[in-house]
Amino acid sequence: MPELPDVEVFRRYLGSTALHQTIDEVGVRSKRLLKGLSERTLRSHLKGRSIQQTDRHGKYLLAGVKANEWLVLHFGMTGFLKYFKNENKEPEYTQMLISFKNGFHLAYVAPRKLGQIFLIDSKKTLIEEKELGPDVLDGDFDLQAFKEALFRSRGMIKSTLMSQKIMAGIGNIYSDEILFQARIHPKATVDRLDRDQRGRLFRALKRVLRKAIEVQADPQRLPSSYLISHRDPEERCPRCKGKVEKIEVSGRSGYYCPRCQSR
DNA sequence: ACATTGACCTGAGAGC
DNA sequence: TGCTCTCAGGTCAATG
Repeated sequence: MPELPDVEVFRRYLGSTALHQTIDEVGVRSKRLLKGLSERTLRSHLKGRSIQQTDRHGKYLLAGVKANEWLVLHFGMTGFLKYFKNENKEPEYTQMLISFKNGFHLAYVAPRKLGQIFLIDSKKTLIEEKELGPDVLDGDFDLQAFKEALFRSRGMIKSTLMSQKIMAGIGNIYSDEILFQARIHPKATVDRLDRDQRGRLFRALKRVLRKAIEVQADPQRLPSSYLISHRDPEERCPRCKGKVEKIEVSGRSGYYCPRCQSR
């Protein structure tokens, strides 16, 4: 679930719910998710404060609690946020619970515990420490920047799109969609892509991610012309009606249309 | 230095 | 029904 569009939806959700609410208590269920800090440290840094602003870089969500102090949330494969009032409405698999003075709670939910929670002084530091590439929806990430990002990569295009060090935000699902719309084979070698293909890829990337955010990252609300709802070998390509194929690329499973995305 | 693979967790769904 | 097996959108460390 949580690729860039999902995390952006979480960010907006946070901004329309918990923003400016005074934090009363913080509880951590799974210490495994805390990176480089204890529950006690986290609590002492959050208690009495409030989330004053939100930000995002790639798949990382930032919640600013004071000058030079941000709570960073990463959602792994299964994480999400839930803001609720009634105590007995606490979601199953809640790993961290922030309770506010107004009686509401913010649950960080992650059934698979693959996420990360930590504190950082700035977005810049986060980018440096995680060695993240540019956020793909940042205004500065234009065609020129995209081409520069591709320049030092010689692997397969699907892996390159998913590399957070090369560019931040794209995961397995959306990489398939972007490649489908650009009509490029997932295993195509980056250094063999011509100028036209790179242009198509860049435009598809921006278009797909913006559209996904527009529909609240709900796959069911994406156009039926998208591959996303046809990710199954039993499904047919929405464009040519040919069979969708499943392949393995760098250990991840990918779906594509062999006819529309020839090598 | 780079690309790829396995490990990390645990639930859901498929197959028997 | 219940058991076992495989797979899952994430990153990270180890390997080639």
